[in-house]
Amino acid sequence: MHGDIRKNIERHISLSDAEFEHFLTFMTARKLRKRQYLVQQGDHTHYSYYVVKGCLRAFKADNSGKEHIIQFALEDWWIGDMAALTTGTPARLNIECLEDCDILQIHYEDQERLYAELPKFERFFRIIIQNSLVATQNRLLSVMSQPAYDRYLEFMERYPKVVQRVANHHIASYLGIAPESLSRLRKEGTMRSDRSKS
Amino acid sequence: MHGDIRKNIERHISLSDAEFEHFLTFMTARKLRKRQYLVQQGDHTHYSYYVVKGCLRAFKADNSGKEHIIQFALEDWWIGDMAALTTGTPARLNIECLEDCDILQIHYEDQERLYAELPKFERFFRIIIQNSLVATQNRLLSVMSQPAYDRYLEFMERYPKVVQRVANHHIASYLGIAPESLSRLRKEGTMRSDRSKS
DNA sequence: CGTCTATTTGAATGTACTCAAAAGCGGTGG
DNA sequence: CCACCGCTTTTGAGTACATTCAAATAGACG
Repeated sequence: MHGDIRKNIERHISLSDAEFEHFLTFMTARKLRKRQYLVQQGDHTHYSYYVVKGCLRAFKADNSGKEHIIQFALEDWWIGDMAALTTGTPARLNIECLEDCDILQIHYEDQERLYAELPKFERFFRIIIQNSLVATQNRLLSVMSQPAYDRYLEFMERYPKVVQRVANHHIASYLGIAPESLSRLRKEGTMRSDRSKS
Repeated sequence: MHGDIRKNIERHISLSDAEFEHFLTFMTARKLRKRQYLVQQGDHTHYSYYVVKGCLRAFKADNSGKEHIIQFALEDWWIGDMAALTTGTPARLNIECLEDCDILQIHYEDQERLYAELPKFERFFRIIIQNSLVATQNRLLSVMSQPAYDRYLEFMERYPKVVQRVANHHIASYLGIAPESLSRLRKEGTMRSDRSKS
C-alpha cells in the first residue's frame, strides 16, 4: 500500500489499466540519498514530486538564516514548490531528503498535458490541493491561536509517524519555535504527566 | 469589471455563452446587510460564496473567545469554509459581512454537478484553490518568520484596498496580534518615517 | 574511540500580551 | 446643531512566553 501510487490515486478517482499506464508515461523515477536536495531556494523548479519511499522536508531559509519548515512528506505524499511552479519564479523553498528516498516526479508541462488528456487528473489534483489548503488553513489558525505546547501536542497527535522519523529540531522548525524552546516544552510536558500519574 | 463573475472566470478558462448561462443556473443571488452572518461556527454549511459587492471576513473564535481572521474577501473573491464543506462537519469558521454585500452562492452538491457537466470548472476551481494554497502558505511562512511590524507592512502592500475598508482591530486579528499591539506598531512606524523625512 | 551534530540547561533579553483607563470618532436623537 | 452614547483606538504599567547566546551533555556515525 505505501508507495503504491495507483491505489492512492484511486482513493479519489477511478482508473482503467490503460489510463494508469498513460499516467505513468508522464512520471519518472528518481532515487536520492539522505541530505540530497530535490529543490533549492532560488533555483528554477519544474516538478511535482510523489514520495514512494522516504521522508523529506520543504523549508524556507529567511534573511537571518533561520529555517522554517512548511511541510514534511512521507510515503504517498505529494510535495513541491507550488508558488514557483505556477508563477515560473525562482523557488521560495528548499526540499531536502531526510532519509534515502524513492521519488516519482512529473514535469509541470506534462502535468498540464495530463490534465488535457485525462481530465479526471484535474479532479484528482483539485482534491489533493484542496485537502492541502484545508490543512494549511488549520495550521495557520493553530499558529495564531494556540500556545507552542498545544501546537506540539496537536502535531504529535496528527503526525505520529513524522515524530518517530525526524529530529526534534526539525519539529521545532515546523512548529515555528526555537529548538531550545521545544526542549523545554518537552521537559515541562513530561513533568506534567509525571505529576498526573502520581 | 468588479463583480463581473464571467470576466473573472474567463481569466482562467474560456466560456461560451451557453456554458456561462448553464453555470449561472447553479448560482443564486443574495443580499446581506453589514453585520449579517453567511456562516456561523458550529452550523452546517453547504455553500461557496462569490462576492459581487461588499466586504467580508472569515474568522474563528477560539475557546478563550479571541477571534482570528483567516481571510478577508472583497469583490471577485471566493469565500467559504472549505473544511466544513468537504468533510460535512460543522463549520470551524464564522463568515460575517463587514459592509452590505451582494453575494452569489453555489451549493456544494451543485458544485459537484457543475464539475460533472462542465469539467472546465473543475479546472477553474483547481486554479482558484491552488492560488489560495500558495497565498496561505506564504502567510504561514510570514507568521512564522517575520516580526509583527514587517507582517503589517507586507499586509498593507499586498492588500491596500482591504486596509482602506476594514477597522484596525480586524487587521490586528488577521495579523495575529492584539489591537493594542497594532496601535503601538503603527505609532512606531510613523515615528520611523518621520525620522527618515527630517 | 573520536568527531560531529543534536539536545539540554542556564541567564539575560525582548516582543507582544493583559488589564485598565483615557482619548478620539461617528452616529443618533433631542 | 449640539450633546450624548457606544465603539475604536491609544496609552500606560506590569507580566509572560519564547528568544538569544553560550556552554555543557548526550547521542550517532564512521
